[in-house]
This record gives sequence, structure tokens and C-alpha cells, in this order.
Amino acid sequence: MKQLRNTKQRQTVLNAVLGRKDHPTADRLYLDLRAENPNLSRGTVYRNLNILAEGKEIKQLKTSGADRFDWRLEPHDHIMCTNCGALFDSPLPYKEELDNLIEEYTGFKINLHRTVFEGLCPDCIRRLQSQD
Amino acid sequence: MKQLRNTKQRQTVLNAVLGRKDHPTADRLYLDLRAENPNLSRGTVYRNLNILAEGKEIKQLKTSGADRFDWRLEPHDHIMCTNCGALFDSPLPYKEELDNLIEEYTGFKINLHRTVFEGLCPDCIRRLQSQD
DNA sequence: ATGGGTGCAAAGTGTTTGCAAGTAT
DNA sequence: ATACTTGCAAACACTTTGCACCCAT
Repeated sequence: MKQLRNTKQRQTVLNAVLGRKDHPTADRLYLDLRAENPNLSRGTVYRNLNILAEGKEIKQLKTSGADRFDWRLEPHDHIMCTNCGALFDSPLPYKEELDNLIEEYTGFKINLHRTVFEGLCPDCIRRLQSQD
Repeated sequence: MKQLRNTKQRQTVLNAVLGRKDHPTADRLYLDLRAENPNLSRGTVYRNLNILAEGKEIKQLKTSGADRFDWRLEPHDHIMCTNCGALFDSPLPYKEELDNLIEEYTGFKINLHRTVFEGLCPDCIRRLQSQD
């Protein structure tokens, strides 16, 4: 395995993820960071996000469309607004026993499961109602 | 709303999804169909898959990477092999009550949730063991 | 000094779209 | 006849990569 280095850019990217409570996409992160670091490159942000996720320092949420990044390391589910795209953590506990059940039923070796609830967030419900 | 037409191409695409028990990506479907229909275009396959999914005639599985299509209309979870990419239906029941719980906790209006279990399928477990 | 890291731009992957011609209704 | 659909290619969104230079170790 490669010996990782502690570059300014990698620190910047890591802190950016740890420092925010939303679940930004790589590009959102890049655009925000570039405001402060004008010659930070998109490739570097994407590369470091992948490296940090592989090293389990952050979590990568594989969504359709753009992947999101998350500072919470314990497994947990998510809730996504299909109207505005906002993403939240689920308050329900992650059910690890489901993984074991699937293993028994299917012979798979399960690492984890990903659950995303989809619907309208309170803000969008309000917004859509006031439009009619 | 648009008045849909019943074209040969749309039928071909619909039957292709209904007729197979795997969960093909749009591109897999296109490549397979083009063997029989040399001037079927990629755009037409993608367009029709989206139209059919909107019309609830098939289901669209939003996975990271390429979306998959599914003939089973009732909500159900999936199991994906992270090694070979194979995708299977979960034998566990879909828990609709979770959606209600999330609504109570968060004020969201939930339509559905998507759960994908990730791990190694029995074939890949065997394959990987015999390599060492 | 050396090998991982960076910036940049080009290429890759999966998907959508504008347009002129074709066809189901 | 109307307007939805098609094939095609170009465009798009998101991400990865090749390369020459740079810098943490």
C-alpha cells in the first residue's frame, strides 16, 4: 500500500468535509474551496475525496447523479428531498441484523446496506403548496 | 400530459426489460437489442426507458454508476455484488412502516426508500478463495 | 533524493437533447 | 394533418487520468 502524504490540499479537503453539516457533492466542495484557494484543481479535490474515503476518514455516499461526502463514519441511513436535492441523516437506527439475515438467506458476504428515503422535505412541501 | 404512442421501438424496449431476469443497465439493454435491431439508436433506448419508468411500466434503480431497470413493480430491496456487479432481489420484505416513521420524525412526505445490500456473491467468494 | 501529489487539460462514462425526417393516431 | 418518435450526433454532467513539475518525507 502507498505511503500517504500530508499535503496542504489534502488537509483543506478533509477539513472542508468535516467542517460542514450538509452532505456536499465533490463539485460543490470544489467550487466552495476554490473561492479561498484559487489554484486548487478539481482533479485534486476528487482524488483526495477518494483517497480519504478509502482511508475511512470520511464516507462516500454513492447516489445516482453526483456522489455525496459525509463526516459521520458510523453506518446510518439518509433522507433525500426529490425536489430540492437536500440530504439529511436518518434518525432511525441502522439495522445491522438485516445484513446477517441476507447472508443466511443468500450466501452473500454482506459488508453493509445503504438506505435512502425519498420524498419531499418540509420546506418543499410548504413551497409547493403556496404555489397552487 | 403527453399522449403516448405505441411504437415498435418502445415495445421492443419494454419487452426486453420484461423478458429478462437480471437487472440490466440501459447500455447493456441497448447493446443487446442492437444485435437484433441494427438501427435502433441509443437515444431511443434511454428515452423509452425513462418514459416507461415514469409511466410505471418498469422500475428504475438509481445506483451509483449506471442505472438499472427492473420488471418487478412492487417495492423491494436489492443485493449487489461489489466484485462482479451482479444485482439480485432481496428476499426480505419491504418495510413500508419505516417510511411512516420517517414522516413522523422529520416532517418529510416520504414516497419510498431504496435499500441496497452490498457484499460478495457466493460465486465471487468461491472465485476469490481459489485464487489465493 | 525519491516517489507521492499537484495543476491542468484531455479523455472517459453514462445520459440527455436539438434537429430534421418518419410515423402512429 | 397533427404532434409524438426516431436516428443521429453533439452536448452534458460527473469523474478519472496522463503528464510534467513540485514538494513532503
